[in-house]
Amino acid sequence: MKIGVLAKRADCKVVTIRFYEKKGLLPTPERSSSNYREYGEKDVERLNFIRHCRRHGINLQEIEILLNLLDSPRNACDPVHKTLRGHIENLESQIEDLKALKKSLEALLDSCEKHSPDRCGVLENLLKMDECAYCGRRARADDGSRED
Amino acid sequence: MKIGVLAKRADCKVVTIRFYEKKGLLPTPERSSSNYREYGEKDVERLNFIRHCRRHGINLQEIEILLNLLDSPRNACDPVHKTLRGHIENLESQIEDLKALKKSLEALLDSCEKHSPDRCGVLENLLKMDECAYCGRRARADDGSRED
DNA sequence: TCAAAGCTCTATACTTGCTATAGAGTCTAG
DNA sequence: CTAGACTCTATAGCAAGTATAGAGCTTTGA
Repeated sequence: MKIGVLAKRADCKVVTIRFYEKKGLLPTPERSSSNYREYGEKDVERLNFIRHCRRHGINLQEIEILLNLLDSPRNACDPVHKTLRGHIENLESQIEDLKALKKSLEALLDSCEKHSPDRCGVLENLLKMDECAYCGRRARADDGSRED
Repeated sequence: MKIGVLAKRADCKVVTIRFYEKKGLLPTPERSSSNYREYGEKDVERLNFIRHCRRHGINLQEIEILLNLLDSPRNACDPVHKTLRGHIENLESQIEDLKALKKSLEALLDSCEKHSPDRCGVLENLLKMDECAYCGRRARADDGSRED
């Protein structure tokens, strides 16, 4: 099949396929007499794997590792599970952070309601970083060293 | 003050300051006789504003708009609040999405436990996109048109 | 049969929000 | 006086693609 068909079947853009090829995630395919890329079912599978991983927030570098595991004759569970568990932990902290962020933005909006109507308190408060619980949280989170 | 001092006071890298200047978010500063950038308290405030916004996930384009509002003599609440409310809504859907994603990854891990121990079921399942609730969710979310 | 529309090719540049590097000049402390 | 710290500009790089130009190939309908 040609690249456009593959793209449709894996719900992905044509340029993205070429991009993955250049990155080494997809093998360089056969070419037709007119120099068009020719793909088979294996490619659909592999591309679906990549897209599936991407949708789950796994980055290309890790996908490459997973693909290598997939390619190896006897694929071990351990490294795969470790990767996934790492992602889950990541997600947990991302969720917590977004919740805190949301809270902070809501507080920011609230703070304005208490202000005069024609002078936006939100802007005022955005000038004062030191009073922001969220920024404090972030500062504590990466606790410490700042250099240039 | 020189750029390094400003960087420390706004908890930001020197290169980032120059980057913001080039982007037009910070005014082009005075220069010393040796061509060093010279900053004042106003710049600390402005840079803190930018950093504060960035930490809250507001992008540079929107920060520019907010800065313009801040610069205008009588800053209106409406556009600022609208921007912020938009961000909060965004965050809500991001949080929901991450939660679903987490669930999906956990299910993926679980699915393997039920498999044989030396053949990783996670990889198998990553090949089969069509069975994935999370991918289905995403497909429904952007409901429809796919072109190239 | 032929032309237009649609697909494919390569190569390059752009996106966001920075970060890193090279190679130069300047400033400060011992 | 010199070593180290700071600053300057300009350019290139990161993720993960997206967009564009300009060319060639193929399919479809009149």
